[in-house]
Amino acid sequence: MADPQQALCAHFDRYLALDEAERTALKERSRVRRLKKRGFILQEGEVCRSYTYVVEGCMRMYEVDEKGVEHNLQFAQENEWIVDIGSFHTEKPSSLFIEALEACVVVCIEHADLLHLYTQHPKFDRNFRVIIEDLFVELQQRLLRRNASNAEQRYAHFVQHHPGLAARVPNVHVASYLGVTPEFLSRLRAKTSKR
Amino acid sequence: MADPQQALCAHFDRYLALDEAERTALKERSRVRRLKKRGFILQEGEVCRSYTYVVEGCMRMYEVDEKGVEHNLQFAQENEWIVDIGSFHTEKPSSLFIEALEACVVVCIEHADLLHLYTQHPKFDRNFRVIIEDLFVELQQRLLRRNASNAEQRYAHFVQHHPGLAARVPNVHVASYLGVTPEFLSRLRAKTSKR
DNA sequence: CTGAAACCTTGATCTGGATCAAGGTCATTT
DNA sequence: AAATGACCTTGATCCAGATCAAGGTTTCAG
Repeated sequence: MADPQQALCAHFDRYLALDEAERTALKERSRVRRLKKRGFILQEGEVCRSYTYVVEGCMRMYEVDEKGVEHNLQFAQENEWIVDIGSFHTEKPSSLFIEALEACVVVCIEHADLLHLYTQHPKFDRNFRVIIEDLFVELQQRLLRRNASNAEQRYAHFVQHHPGLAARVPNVHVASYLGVTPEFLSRLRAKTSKR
Repeated sequence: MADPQQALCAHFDRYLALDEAERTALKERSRVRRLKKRGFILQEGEVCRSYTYVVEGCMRMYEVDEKGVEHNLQFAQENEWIVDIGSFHTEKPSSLFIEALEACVVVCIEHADLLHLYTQHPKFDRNFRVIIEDLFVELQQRLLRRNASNAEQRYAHFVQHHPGLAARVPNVHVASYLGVTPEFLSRLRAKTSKR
């Protein structure tokens, strides 16, 4: 398998491409980790120490409410980021969990390292700005959909726009991501599959 | 009333403070606009041409679904930004409306001008990155709350965290922002006020 | 191989919030 | 000062989706 850090460089190249110095800095300031299925890189009460880039595998970020019910906020597959940005920047305890849904290979950048990259190589400011803007737009649309569409429409949208995830992730997690119970999602699936 | 562009400079100074050259550039590349109540700066089908910073007044951004129902995505009061980032960057038609809820004074930065600021003065990359990160965190928490809390809890949270808005904005709009009908919000208010 | 845990489904029932309908109070316009 | 439209409330009814309960299948650690 190719070099995970190389994959990360390639990811940035899709924005404003990195030069040699920036690549080197990025490799020095990041670290490859291998996670096994059901491994956590963040648990409630801990500070989220790193921006995590998924090179291989699939992860989820979720919150557990006072009744003990999990609420999936985000999935991350190959070439996607996962991090509790709030906790990362304030260095305060997170209320979220980040868990590997499969064995994963990820690249992590810790707080001090990212600050270093930002100040030494302003291109990272630029690239992360653009990356987060895109994520922001996506999130806005999810919130709009949550308010403007019913469960059936939201599920249909999910399957259409994330067929990979729909096939890869247990339906319990999809249900939680969409904001419905697993039972109700099961009924929706039964209904739509017989068409 | 003070210079609106000065207010915008002061806003940036709360992040990485601007130097003289950056202030000058910002003033050259932005434009003050006055809007009257119910004036639009964006309508469905148009491209969102500018990042808008509210100096005085209050605005909302919303979508209209196929049944004609409005869904408020965001409010912006004094010292807050409002923009359809997706449409702004892609320069494709927006599906959103941005409307003044009161007479407003705003400062606008158009696409070409913002690009200019980004490339000539990288500090804007940095500052907007941080601004959007903060907005992103807020939005994530709204989505989590939407899925994890009921209408009563969401309304209580809104009143507690945005007392200004709750007093300023008609309840119809608050209801839509929270994802409930105005009728139901009215009942919630009746219930909680008699405690 | 075996047992426990994770996952999916289906049925019966319940409920938070939507929908429909009507009337009442303000502001703003004419 | 009347009239229009925006806003809020309250009642009656309905329904999308939750909850509770049970059984069945797959997965995987020991």
